[in-house]
Amino acid sequence: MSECRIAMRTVAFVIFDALQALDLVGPYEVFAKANQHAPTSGPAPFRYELVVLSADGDHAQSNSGLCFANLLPLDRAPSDIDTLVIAGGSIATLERRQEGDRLTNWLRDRSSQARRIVSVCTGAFVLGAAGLLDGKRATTHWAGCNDLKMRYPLATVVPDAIYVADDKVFTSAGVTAGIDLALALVEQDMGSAVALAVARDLVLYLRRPGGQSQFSANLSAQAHAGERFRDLLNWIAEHPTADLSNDSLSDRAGCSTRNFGRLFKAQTGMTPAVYVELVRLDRAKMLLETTTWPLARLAERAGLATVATLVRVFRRRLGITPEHYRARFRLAPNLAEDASVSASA
DNA sequence: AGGTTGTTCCGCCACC
DNA sequence: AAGGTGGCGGAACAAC
Repeated sequence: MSECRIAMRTVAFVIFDALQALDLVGPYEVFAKANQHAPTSGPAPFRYELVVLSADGDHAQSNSGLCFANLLPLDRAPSDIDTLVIAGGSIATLERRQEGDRLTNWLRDRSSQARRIVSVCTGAFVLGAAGLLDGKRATTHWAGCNDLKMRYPLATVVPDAIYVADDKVFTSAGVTAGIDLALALVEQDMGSAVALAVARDLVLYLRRPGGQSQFSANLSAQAHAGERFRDLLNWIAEHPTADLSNDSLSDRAGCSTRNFGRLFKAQTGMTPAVYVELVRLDRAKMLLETTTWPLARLAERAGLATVATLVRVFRRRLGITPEHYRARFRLAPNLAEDASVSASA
């Protein structure tokens, strides 16, 4: 009965001939699966409405031969797109055709209406062509980073990130990184518990081991942060065991404690303590996934000091205990062996 | 478990 | 005048 009143958020995928099929299917499955786990009550329950668009709406064939049919043509795209996802593929093929121009023109027109613009893999080149990366930080497939930088010099290319958020533009690295990004967006929209359930169903890791750019706390905070706080946010994410009290951080930021709290909230949408806690939670998750450390050491290395604090934070934010989380998400032992070496560095 | 202690956050006001 | 900034104090909460 109540289901018919639940709000919808449109996620529109844009594809083209010679697309990379996984760039579409991976994120698509993540959003679809999120619908199954979405809360039915709460502050503002909603579901994702998924549509797939192409220039003429006929069909599109992937660069590996898979064919996608019954697509929606661009001129019949819904007017209220929440999240616009541009899949990657063979950009050279796209640009040889008229399809490329139609797509970039459409993007230029419609992008301002969407809440989020997302690219997967070489989809970043399509955003670049539409001018959407100008002045933004962005990433793409590792093999394309130099090319992207040369063709769109106004963009700041981040070569070693799994995904990058800058205001409303989210770009991800090669192929399956799009799945990680989609999962992070679901986490942002529907919370950790839903993301956790989706990851479990799809047998994904909620957070990839290695690399600082993976942190979801960082993702949601940096999305709206100005230049002034970006370095500080990254520094915090890389130093969860440091003294991250308001006093210490305001020193580092070069302003008073009072003003620091005010500016931080204005820039990131959360208070300093909340951000610090999320960063430490992320680190703890990663350590649970990749090590067999006893919880006491793990808590300490995550900046949470004691097991009691670790457990409290997990219960509060995820609704499960650290051991429970580890049982679900720990990497296979032989993988964990390698990962724990880099994690302790 | 429950009290003590410390920290955070924010409204208020004053200063530049 | 007005907007950014800093200090104070109390309520709320976390840590122990």
